[in-house]
Amino acid sequence: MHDLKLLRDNVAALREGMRRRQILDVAGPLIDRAEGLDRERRSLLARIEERKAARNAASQEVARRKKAKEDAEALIAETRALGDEIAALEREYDHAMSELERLQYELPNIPLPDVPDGGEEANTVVRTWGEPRPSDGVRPHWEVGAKLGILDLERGAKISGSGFVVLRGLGARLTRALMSFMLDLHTREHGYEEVWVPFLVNRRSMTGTGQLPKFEEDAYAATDDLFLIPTAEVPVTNLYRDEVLDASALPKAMTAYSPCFRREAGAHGKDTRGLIRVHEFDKVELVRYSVPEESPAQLELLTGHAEAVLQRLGLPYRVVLLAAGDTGFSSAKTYDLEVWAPGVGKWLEVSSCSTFTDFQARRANIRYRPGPGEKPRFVHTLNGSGLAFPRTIIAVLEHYQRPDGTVTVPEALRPYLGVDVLA
RNA sequence: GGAUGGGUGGCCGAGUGGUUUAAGGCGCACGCCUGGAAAGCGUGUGGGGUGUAACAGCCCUCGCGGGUUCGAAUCCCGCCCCAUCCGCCA
Repeated sequence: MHDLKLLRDNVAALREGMRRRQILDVAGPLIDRAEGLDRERRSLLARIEERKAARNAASQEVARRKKAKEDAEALIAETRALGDEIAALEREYDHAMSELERLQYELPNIPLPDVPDGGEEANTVVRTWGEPRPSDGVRPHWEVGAKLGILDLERGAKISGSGFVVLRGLGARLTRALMSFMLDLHTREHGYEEVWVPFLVNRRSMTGTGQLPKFEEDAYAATDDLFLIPTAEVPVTNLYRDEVLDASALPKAMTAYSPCFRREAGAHGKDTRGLIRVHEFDKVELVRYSVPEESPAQLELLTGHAEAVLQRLGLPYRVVLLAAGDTGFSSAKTYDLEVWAPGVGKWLEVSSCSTFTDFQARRANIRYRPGPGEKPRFVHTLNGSGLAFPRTIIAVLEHYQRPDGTVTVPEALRPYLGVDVLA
């Protein structure tokens, strides 16, 4: 969500941001409409407030006259008329404001200057780590997983449907190991506070981080107006919603495990095999709050924390800076971490590290006070996976695969898993 | 799920229709005083919007949303949250 003042002070920047996202054809008319509505709204507001001031003065005069036992009937009638006028104007105002708010929630964040122009094809690999293993002779994870008896896709589909998986034996234990390993790394070495949050959240939270209102069809809705979280970003970022933090609390760093539920509406037929794209998966998430001045550096830091997980696991990956047209709705800049999966022969996104500048903070009303006596400002929010489990498991099963179909357990996971080999 | 009691400014707390369109206190900031400090005294001290070159001014804000009224923290309706008790339950 953008500050309405942007419409008055720098609408060109907003327009340019939408052009860079390649949606100016759709967003341009929305911006024009919003500009008009904002003007209309402010002019109505001026008239309303003028009349309210008059009514307040008149009411006081009524009080004075009553106290003095003077006649106030004529004045009361006048004030009543003023009240009717105010009510009529307020109806107009509410009408304009609600449409303006709807438009506000429709417009995505403005990409940072160092985000490349263009669509997906303009995404830029900024660095690569490790040696991608050649695909020759490497079986895809679903074959290895089935053979090892740790992955049961058929029964996942039976009990829940396509896109739901059952892990068993060492596969189930691998999930538990990944959770502990990642949380330990981030809390002990990267300074994050571990939090455990609800996996059902209300509408306000989903709106705060930007999933709603625009992407409601992507979420699983429960009864009582609750939603299954698509990522721990939602509950964790919303932790300090409607609060003002002390400057000394920043930067704030929190990490949480959670399952993630995604309908993947519109993604059917893409990457349907195995663990690549599923409706429910597990993940450890990293969330940071920062002062605006430091958020670019904080994004680099957070991305490094996510990368550290892959490095500890010895999994080759690359860091991709997303182009403006491929950057998510709420994000101003995103690095995708893509792990190499030789079995399926693809780079798979295991983490998406983003800075949202004040876009989410404004929606969720998360502020901080720069100093004593100073006005609160919006924080900048950032987050990234650290990491998503299924694709990490894919990479482990494929990268560490042996000719006989067994899998070497990465050094870092052995203390958590208790075995050296998946066999 | 049922019952009862609550939700007021950073905190405590007064306030059942109009000099309370938020008293008083604490805390905090600044000033006076002091060799320095404490105490004391004085002044100031929420958030949002609109507006301005910047001030000022004005509007909104007493959990949230409606309603009654010339006027609502105060009256009415609905909802949310908290506490306690009962029931149920992992």
